[in-house]
Amino acid sequence: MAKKITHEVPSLWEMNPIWNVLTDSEKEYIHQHAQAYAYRKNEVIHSEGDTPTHMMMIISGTLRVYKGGVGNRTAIIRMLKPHDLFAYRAIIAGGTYNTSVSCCEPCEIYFIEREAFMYIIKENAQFCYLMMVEMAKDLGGSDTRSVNIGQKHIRGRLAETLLYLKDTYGLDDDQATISMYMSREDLANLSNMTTSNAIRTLANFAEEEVISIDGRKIKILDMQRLKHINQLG
Amino acid sequence: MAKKITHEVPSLWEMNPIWNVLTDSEKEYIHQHAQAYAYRKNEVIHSEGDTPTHMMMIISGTLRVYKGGVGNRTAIIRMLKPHDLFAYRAIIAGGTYNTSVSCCEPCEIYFIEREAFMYIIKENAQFCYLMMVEMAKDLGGSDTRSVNIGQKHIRGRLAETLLYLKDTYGLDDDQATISMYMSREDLANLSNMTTSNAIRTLANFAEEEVISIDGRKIKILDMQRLKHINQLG
DNA sequence: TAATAAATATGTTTTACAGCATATAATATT
DNA sequence: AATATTATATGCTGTAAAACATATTTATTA
Repeated sequence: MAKKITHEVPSLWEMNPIWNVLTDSEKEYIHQHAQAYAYRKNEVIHSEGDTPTHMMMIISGTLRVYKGGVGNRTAIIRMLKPHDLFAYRAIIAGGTYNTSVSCCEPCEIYFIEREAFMYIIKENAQFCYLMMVEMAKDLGGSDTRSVNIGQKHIRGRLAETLLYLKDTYGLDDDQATISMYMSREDLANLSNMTTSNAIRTLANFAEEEVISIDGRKIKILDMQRLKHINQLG
Repeated sequence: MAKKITHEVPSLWEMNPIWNVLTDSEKEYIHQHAQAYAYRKNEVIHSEGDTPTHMMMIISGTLRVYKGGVGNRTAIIRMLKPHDLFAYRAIIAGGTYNTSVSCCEPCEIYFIEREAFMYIIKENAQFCYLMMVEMAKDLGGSDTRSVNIGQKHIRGRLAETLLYLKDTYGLDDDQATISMYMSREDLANLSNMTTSNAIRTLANFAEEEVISIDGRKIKILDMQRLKHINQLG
């Protein structure tokens, strides 16, 4: 299981500016009700159906937000990166989580107690507003995603995933390699296809010199064409 | 184009309780910056890419929220019913609408000026919170939807649409007929399939006596089995 | 009420992709 | 280092669903 982190960790507001709209006493209050935990690779932070007890912020590491689908399939809904907030939607909407979250690599996570979070939301209008903006952006992304998944063909879906990863995690120093090295299985689950087809299609892209592959490192060679494939297969 | 409604219309707070958290002077303020319009069947209220100038509330009628997809396809994201709020996500998130909205039937719509809405959001923490709850619910639904669209087969997707329509619009007095009579094309666009397949699959359901069909009226005969199809095809 | 258009219905063909099998390469474990 | 395990790669087969074609019925409009 996750281990409490006892050593010093950066404060919430040093990592994500959203906390800066809190007053000093609110900051102190949140700090009193927050605790950092360390997770190992592939550990599950929370599962679909769990009752939310904390909202969370990533100190370090990358996470997948996913849903178990039909049969043994897993659909990755979105990916998270350091300093992202998560696990708050279910708290706001009421009810249980309808997604699961697990670690792609060793992660450190801040747990903020549900009640403390709710107290601040209701107390600080500016914070409430900023959280709403977060959610509005997520909602826009989710709507777009459902259309893409339903209508695009395999090549378009995979191209979109690569562009999404580039936008989310950025590029390495070479300005071409996507700064996120995922397994083919994760790429498949993020693109709504089988692992075989993710491997095959990735190989095709490499053959066409749209990308080049070095193990899990994917370098974008022809951004123009990748965007074209994203839009028209 | 839409016509201004000059006759008396129910006030916002008579139609949706969310407005009741406003103070009297806030209510007065919103009222001063709201105007009702009448739309004809199939008229478009706003399109993908438009800059939002108003948030809106439905006085009467039903609407489809959709996105133009690949080729000539249209994906209906969700359906709206009287007293629903819409067109606020893009205002909150910033940027343009990423969905379009059109009328399934003649509709009356309240337009609330963008700036007035933003003023109230920032002024009234309780209202801000309730709007956030709305969005949190939408987001949960959208995430679930994208998984279903990607993984369920045709029968499961259509069954889900029928259950969604039942939950959204309720049943007629017979406690069986879905109180929303949509075209096969709309049903198809809501279920991510071609019109032909919506017609065919609907006919299959009727043959299996899960539903019965009378033109656009769909009566649920075997709820148990419909839910079963929804989950396992 | 006829003429036209749109919606519904159903059959046939084609194809994208899942499902499965098997091979090889890369990691992890003993 | 040897073995087991997991990830990657690629070929083959079957099938769900799109694409297309063409009736037929129901709405619209003249």
